[in-house]
Amino acid sequence: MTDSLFSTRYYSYPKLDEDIRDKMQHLRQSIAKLEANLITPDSVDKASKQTEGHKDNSALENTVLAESEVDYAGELNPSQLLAATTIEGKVLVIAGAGSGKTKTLTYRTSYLIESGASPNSILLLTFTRKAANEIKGRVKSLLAESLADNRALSGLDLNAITSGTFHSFCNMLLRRYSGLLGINPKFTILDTGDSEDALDMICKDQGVVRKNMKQAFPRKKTLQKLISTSRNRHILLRDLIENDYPDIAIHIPVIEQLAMEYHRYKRANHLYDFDDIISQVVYHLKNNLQFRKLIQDTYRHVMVDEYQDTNIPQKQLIDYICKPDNVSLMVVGDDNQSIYAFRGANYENILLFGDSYPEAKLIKLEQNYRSTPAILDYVNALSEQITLGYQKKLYSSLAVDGSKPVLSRRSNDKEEAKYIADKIINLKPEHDYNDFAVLSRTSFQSNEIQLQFMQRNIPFIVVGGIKFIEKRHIKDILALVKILYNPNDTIAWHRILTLFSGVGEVTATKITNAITSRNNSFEPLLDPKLTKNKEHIKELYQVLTKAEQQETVADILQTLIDFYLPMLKMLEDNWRERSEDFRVLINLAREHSSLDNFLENLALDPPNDSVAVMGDPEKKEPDAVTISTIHSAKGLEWPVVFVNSLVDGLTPHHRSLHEFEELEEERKLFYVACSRAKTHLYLTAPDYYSSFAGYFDKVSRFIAEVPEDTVLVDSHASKARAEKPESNEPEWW
DNA sequence: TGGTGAAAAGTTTTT
DNA sequence: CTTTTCACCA
Repeated sequence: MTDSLFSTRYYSYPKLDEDIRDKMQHLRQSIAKLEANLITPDSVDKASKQTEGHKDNSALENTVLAESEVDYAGELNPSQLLAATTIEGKVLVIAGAGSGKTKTLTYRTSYLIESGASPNSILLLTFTRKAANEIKGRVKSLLAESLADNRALSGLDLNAITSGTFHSFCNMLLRRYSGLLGINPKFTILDTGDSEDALDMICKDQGVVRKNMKQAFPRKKTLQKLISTSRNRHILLRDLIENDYPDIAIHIPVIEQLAMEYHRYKRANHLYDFDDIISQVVYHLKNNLQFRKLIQDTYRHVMVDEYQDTNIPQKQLIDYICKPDNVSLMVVGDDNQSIYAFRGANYENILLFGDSYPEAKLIKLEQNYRSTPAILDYVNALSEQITLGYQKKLYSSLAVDGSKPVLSRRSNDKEEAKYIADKIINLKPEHDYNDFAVLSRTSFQSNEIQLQFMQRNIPFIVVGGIKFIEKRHIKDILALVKILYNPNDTIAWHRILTLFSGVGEVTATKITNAITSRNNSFEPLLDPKLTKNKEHIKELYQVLTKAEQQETVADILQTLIDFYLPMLKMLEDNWRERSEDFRVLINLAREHSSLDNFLENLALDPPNDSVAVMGDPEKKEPDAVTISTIHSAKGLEWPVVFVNSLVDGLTPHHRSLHEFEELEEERKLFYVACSRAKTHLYLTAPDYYSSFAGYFDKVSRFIAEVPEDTVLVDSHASKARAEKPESNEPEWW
């Protein structure tokens, strides 16, 4: 039994073909090159003692600014201090899980400013607005005293630091420099769904006829994904399709044509999908010398967070800005935590940093402030199974080892859920509910957990699920707003017009064509020939005209909602429940002064309102167990972490079993999950799991790969099968 | 245009 | 097995 649990001989591993081998070889060389440029607190010390002959203080401590109110050397560990005070050239910082990455970026920003960098020359790029705001906020409070006391610094406006997501930064550039770039600043943003709709429309426009095709033509979702992946990973559509979708290879010319049309369509109508926002800036940086120069002159100190998750256009953006030698660049990331390749992230970026910047330095943050040594041992053991990467080993300065991760096999997913619920109830006396998290490979895997928690009155919040702005009624209202803001937004027009009964694809197209050719006047809505005399469409005209005259964003929204509500009543029987969301929308609108602002923020920083709360709804931050996917847990930590569904086929996911790189990403995903835990880590696996996708009954290979003595196997697990009924209440209650 | 039924697809999702 | 998407027809 134990023998089979910790042996990998029962698993089949994907073969490494020639291409991958070559690629890995190349990556290894690049890694080795940069490893040679590793700088450590010690190496810096020695070097400076030889050349300058400092006496007692370490060289690092001497770099600390004399006048500063901030105690850099006191508050950072030596490696962090080295990273914070290395402000010239190009640097890659490998920041292991829980190594104080955000803190380091904060202190480096502060150090830059105290060293004389102007706030508006600093550019900080992240993937979430939350991270961007946190760093900026922490810099502000860190420098508050210095700003007040130090004459050289007084009067500096720290708000001038550009700190944001890739998308918000590029969006800002496109609007601010629209004149220089020759584009319309009043563009609207297509989210993924909008972009699918656009492609669908273009298919029809182009006369793509799906019937009578020998080989099925890809659906709109697939098309969108193909085009997006092709752009984000810089793989020609042809190659992408031949490799990953060989079945549709005969349609390659048509798909290429569609991609071209889609691009033209967006440019003509001032529409930008998420990929455009970045790629178009890259395009302008490449082709518009004046723009490039301006940007390079503006941003002299660039920092990038989560570099392992950047895609190719994002890398290009960084490279264009940082090309001049006098622009400093620090990218921070952890190659062990690249888990977004499926979204177009290119994990090679971080491994090839030494290739892009041969002079670059490497700094490693390996001291972990999160987990106990016992958990770190496990996490390090997992790390060793990851094939490619920079050498690293996390260590803790904690004296007590703590408890080893516990692995428990239960008969099925329901028993897993019971086990987890039992453990939480047992541990509750020493913990708040906030201290617990349950992480799963897919959101679906938490269903049983939620049921168990409900039965036992364990409060929980679920992270993820349907997003607020993806709900139908919210998208409808936003489409109305988009029409007002950018009447060229044909996608929004279509969405609204086809809501009317009797209006379909054909009529909608006629109307939008008429509107576009009449210079975006709403008049065609009144044309009886086009509208077949539908009263509702006339009302739409009136409501749009009325909304245009409203003063505030909230008033505009209210006008549109009043118009839409009767339609919603016809469309959805839970309209009452749904209309609650409009209050949220109005409240959001109140925080924005203009439509630009409102639409932009909603698209690029969607409210995380998808959270389902169980427990006390009055409290702002309820004390509740977090239930989350592993992906959404990245960057977070909890004292007690449960990871469930650890059978091969679920974790790793069965669809990733056959490709080396995909399996590798799954392995990193498990690494991310386990490295969230501070003091207790519980791993659970069902004896078997079966679904349409197959029958899975082996424990995850990621567990089997690791030395047996790093985990504790909960032995009375499998005996306690689901036999005794826990009460005599009927199950259907 | 909109209803019907057959046929695919079916993870993860910071924007 | 369940949900979404598409083609067909009245």
